[in-house]
Amino acid sequence: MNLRAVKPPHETRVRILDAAEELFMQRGFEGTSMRLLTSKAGVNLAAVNYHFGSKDALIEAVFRRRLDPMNAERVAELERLERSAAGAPLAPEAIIRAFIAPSLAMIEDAKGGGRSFIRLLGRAYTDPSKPIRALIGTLYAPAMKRYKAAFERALPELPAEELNWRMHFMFGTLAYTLAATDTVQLIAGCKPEDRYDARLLAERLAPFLCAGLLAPLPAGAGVKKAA
Amino acid sequence: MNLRAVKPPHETRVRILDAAEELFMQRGFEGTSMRLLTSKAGVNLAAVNYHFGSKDALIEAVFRRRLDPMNAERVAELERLERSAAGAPLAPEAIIRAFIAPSLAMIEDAKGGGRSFIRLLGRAYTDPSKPIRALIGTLYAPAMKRYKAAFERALPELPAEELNWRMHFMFGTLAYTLAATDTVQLIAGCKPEDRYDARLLAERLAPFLCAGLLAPLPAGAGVKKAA
DNA sequence: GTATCATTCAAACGTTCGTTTTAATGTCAA
DNA sequence: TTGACATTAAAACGAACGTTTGAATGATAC
Repeated sequence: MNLRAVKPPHETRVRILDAAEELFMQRGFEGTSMRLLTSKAGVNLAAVNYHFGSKDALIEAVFRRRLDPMNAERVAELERLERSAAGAPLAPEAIIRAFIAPSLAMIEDAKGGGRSFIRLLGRAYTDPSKPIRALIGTLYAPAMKRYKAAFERALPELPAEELNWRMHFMFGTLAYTLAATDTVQLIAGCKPEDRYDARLLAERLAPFLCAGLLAPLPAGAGVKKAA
Repeated sequence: MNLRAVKPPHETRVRILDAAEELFMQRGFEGTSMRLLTSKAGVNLAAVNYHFGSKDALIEAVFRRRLDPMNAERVAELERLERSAAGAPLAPEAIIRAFIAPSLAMIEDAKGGGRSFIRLLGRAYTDPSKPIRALIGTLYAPAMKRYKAAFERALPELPAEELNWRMHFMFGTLAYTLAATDTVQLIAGCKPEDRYDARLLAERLAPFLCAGLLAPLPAGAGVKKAA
């Protein structure tokens, strides 16, 4: 039988994923050597190639482990809202909050690696490596499709192209804000904001994003060419 | 005399900076080897260490070359606006447009390396390397101070802490939008947006950012605790 | 022409990289 | 106990890394 590995399920795998998550955040993918990684994880150097095949495959596993459940939760929450609404279009702010909630929940998981992962994820959209950007795109695609449809229903008068851009802006704001949690001080004097609160951050982000989404249409843009 | 280098002023330096700018964008800092870089620049392998001292110093030079003039232009434009206003506070949207204009102008410089630099810059705020983030912060600090003061004058009723966050959000949206110019298609179907126009992008960004900046205050946040 | 200096060049420095190999270890079925 | 199998371990692989060296090059000042 080959279902023997149920005893120590995949402890080595988990140790590697945890260490990789934190080190990738702190030092980037190329800045994290297999020797440092396996040393931090307390496993043998060859363990990564044995369990994952290669460093690149490990990177992909790190993203999949957290991002798949996170996006599943996003979709589930959206469906919950739509069921409650019973056919009526949702309020834009409700959609926005459903989308950002899982990110912020993961940030509050400071003890687990959630915080590290969120920052890592925020960087991934603009990573130099095209395969990594493509991976992120693939993992986000299903949830993005659902949310785009929800926004279209909530804002039928907004031109499709304009909605694309505004979702892009919103997505970017969220990604950057979560990735650059220590960059606020570049704007504020120099205080690193005493132990910032994810719930409070959501309360600040949601109105900002919602106002942007509902902003007046730009002058010359859009499908309909008005004087 | 040591002012001999005026003939071929610093052609090798410029060649290196241009190649570095493009390669750092395409492959990241650690993903760009000195051999590849000097090969693309058409100079000797030792030239980088001779002219800049080290790879890290080259990275800093790449940022300084473009970012210093860019931020100087931002400050100059803001001062121009303030002189025109003759003491009256500026319109928030005018401040926003003054800030984002140099970025978008540089994007339109597609033939020069401006486009590459902008994307590189958009990634730098969230770079894993703390020295790089610190460098960016230092280079931005003077302009950021001026713009923060301008926003405070334009929006005296907005709590200071709230302004910090909203500037952070706006800054993040701009940085991400410029860095992830190929990520829009993750949201839209799959069309890479036919040759996107910087001016049009500004027309879309400005209303979005302005609406976010002027959004209603969040419920529980802020200095003044209103029911 | 000769000395001076900045710059370029080819070659090598020692180190670290991701990965592979081969042997040891431990665990379960029979 | 024995054989099969998944996992771990130590050591080595060749390649690529950033940097340094010391000699050639070429232009300027005298």
